[in-house]
Amino acid sequence: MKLDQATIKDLARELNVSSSTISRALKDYPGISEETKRKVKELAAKMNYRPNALARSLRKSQSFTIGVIIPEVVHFFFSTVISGIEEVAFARGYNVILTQTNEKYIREKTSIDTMLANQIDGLMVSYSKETKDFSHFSELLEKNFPIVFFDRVPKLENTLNVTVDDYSGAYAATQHLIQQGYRKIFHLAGPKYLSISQERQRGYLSALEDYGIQPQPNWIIESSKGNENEARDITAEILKKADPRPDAFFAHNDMAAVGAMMACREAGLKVPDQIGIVGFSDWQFCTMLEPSLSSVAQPGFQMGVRATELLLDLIDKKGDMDASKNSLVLKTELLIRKSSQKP
Amino acid sequence: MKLDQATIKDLARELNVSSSTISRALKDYPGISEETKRKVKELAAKMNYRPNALARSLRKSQSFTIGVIIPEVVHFFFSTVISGIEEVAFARGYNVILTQTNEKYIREKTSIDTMLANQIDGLMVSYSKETKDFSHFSELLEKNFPIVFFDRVPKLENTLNVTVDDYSGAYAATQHLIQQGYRKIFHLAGPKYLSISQERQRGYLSALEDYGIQPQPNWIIESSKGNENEARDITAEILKKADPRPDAFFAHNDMAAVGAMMACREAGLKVPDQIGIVGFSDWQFCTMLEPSLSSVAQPGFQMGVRATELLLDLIDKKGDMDASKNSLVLKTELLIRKSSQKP
DNA sequence: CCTTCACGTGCAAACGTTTGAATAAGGCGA
DNA sequence: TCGCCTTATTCAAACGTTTGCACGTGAAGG
Repeated sequence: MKLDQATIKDLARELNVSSSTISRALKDYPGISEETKRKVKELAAKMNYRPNALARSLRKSQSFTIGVIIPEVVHFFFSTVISGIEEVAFARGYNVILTQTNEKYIREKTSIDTMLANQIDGLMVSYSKETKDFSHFSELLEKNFPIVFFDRVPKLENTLNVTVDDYSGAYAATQHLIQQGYRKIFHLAGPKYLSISQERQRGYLSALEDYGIQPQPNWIIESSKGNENEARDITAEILKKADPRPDAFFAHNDMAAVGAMMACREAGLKVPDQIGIVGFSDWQFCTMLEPSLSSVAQPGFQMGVRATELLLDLIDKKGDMDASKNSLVLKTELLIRKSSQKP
Repeated sequence: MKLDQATIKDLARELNVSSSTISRALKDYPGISEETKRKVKELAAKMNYRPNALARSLRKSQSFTIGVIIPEVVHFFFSTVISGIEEVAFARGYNVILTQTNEKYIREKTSIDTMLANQIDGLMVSYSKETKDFSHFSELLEKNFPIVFFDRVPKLENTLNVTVDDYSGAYAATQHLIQQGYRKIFHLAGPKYLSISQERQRGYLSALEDYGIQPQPNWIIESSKGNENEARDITAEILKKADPRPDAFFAHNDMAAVGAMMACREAGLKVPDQIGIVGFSDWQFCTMLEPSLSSVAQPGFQMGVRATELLLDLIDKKGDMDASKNSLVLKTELLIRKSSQKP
């Protein structure tokens, strides 16, 4: 099972030169004759030489590896972000080591530890729902360790963040519902302590306010798991009890929107005629539903790309970057489909 | 940005002992006094010592890292598999380095190269649609390098594979359609050269044959991209031209099934009354559709788990395992929903 | 003929661990 | 008192690179 890879020493022995010469020849250092370079490269190819990245990293104390910490992989948005990360990392010669926290704080901490032990050059994080204490990040930040946060960003000073304009997206969604003539617009909110949930809720409230609609306290219900079953139950409950009844739902994510849609259908309510629904994230299935689901698209791939570019730049510069200047807020886009358009 | 981690040498200097003592004390080697061990561990904790995994790997020529090569991350099934992989790897102290090939052969090759350069201990692969030549794998296999293939497995001798029983799943799906009274069952097939596509098609044909149904050549149409738009176009075409007209579709994946469903709806055909549809993979959205989509569930998470267990066992044993004995075929399960049940 | 310089290469240390073998210090029996 | 065993520790090499510096050679310049 050992691969018995040829090493620089093997090449050196074969050609009767020193390891340094081999090393330099392979890297096209000046001061090595063309002749030697040619011979070395030929032999390297012939022996299928593959540099030992570990040794190189150890020597250079740079591993060309970045760590990515994500709540869960099986999630349309996050997997899209990963895809973007992977693209840029690959293109720039970096490896990606990935762990998912499954929304567990403890796992987030230990993952970071093993990643650091593996000498990652930088870290990209979207933290877990459980995480309330950010000291494991701030300790690193203090030492100027390169970290870029994406999507879910902590309330810490001077961090590099890549987020999506949740506020505007939510505002646009709510505004659209209002313009369609819906008035009693309920909000299926995300976990309170996540900044994204707060922003979405804020956008929702602003839109209502701007249009002179006074939301009742019971219009906002937390659907923290964000899956369709939870939302379905919650919605069913609302439809039974709430007075006045909602005539629209703005959900903090698409799964919740689908749950609401199901509950409405089961309650015999027509979407969009009697109830309007808008989700958030634009998961693949939005266009597959009947009626198709209006949703706020988040540029996940872009987020991965930009966040990685930011991180790699930060690593390359080996210096600080002005967080306030370099943090990014990506645009969201409301995609209006059938579920929110009154006939 | 350098983290300036304390090293064994730092601890040694501090305590006025040698590096070896520190190393052994930390690892609870016999032959180190309890007193010393205590002191070392205390200091290590105090100085926030974190062993340099790179150095360790270099020395031990084992990196506790495995490589995972996957066609694409943004894919329900594959992301589920990754999740399973990640769980097991994490639990057993292995890192996962991940790359997606985007179905490109060239990228598959270069990814393997950089992973090998990074001294991965083993490899898990689901190869790309483009890959026709498997020599990059067979070369490694010859040297007894640990590889486990999952889902898409190559036609090579003596490889460790974890697959899903595509044949039986397809058979069950087709049989179910027949039993529901559908007769002219078309098959939206996957890329010809993928073993999974072949198996699914084989199961489809077997079922037809067992029930004495003679498929016409035009009943099988390749929908190789496997996305809903392609399938929708293909299906629309079929509905217009095929004679006799299909009364059911068995699609090689759920996206294609959705495409078919859309095309049927647009052609004014009622599902399941006039047309039955069954997909494959049981993506999340199956239950969200109206009518809900019958599908063959594949245990993706299980696949990730079992494949990783197999690989890590193989690595630990540092020896061969009997591929024929250890390869796994996981059970599929037909989930019957509305799209295929005649009223 | 001696210095100077450029060129091509080699030496050796370093990165942070691990580990077989050597060493030192006690303790104990004869 | 000597030898021997045990116990705790150190030495030094190794893993495969990279890299500052030194070295040797031959040619050009004075």
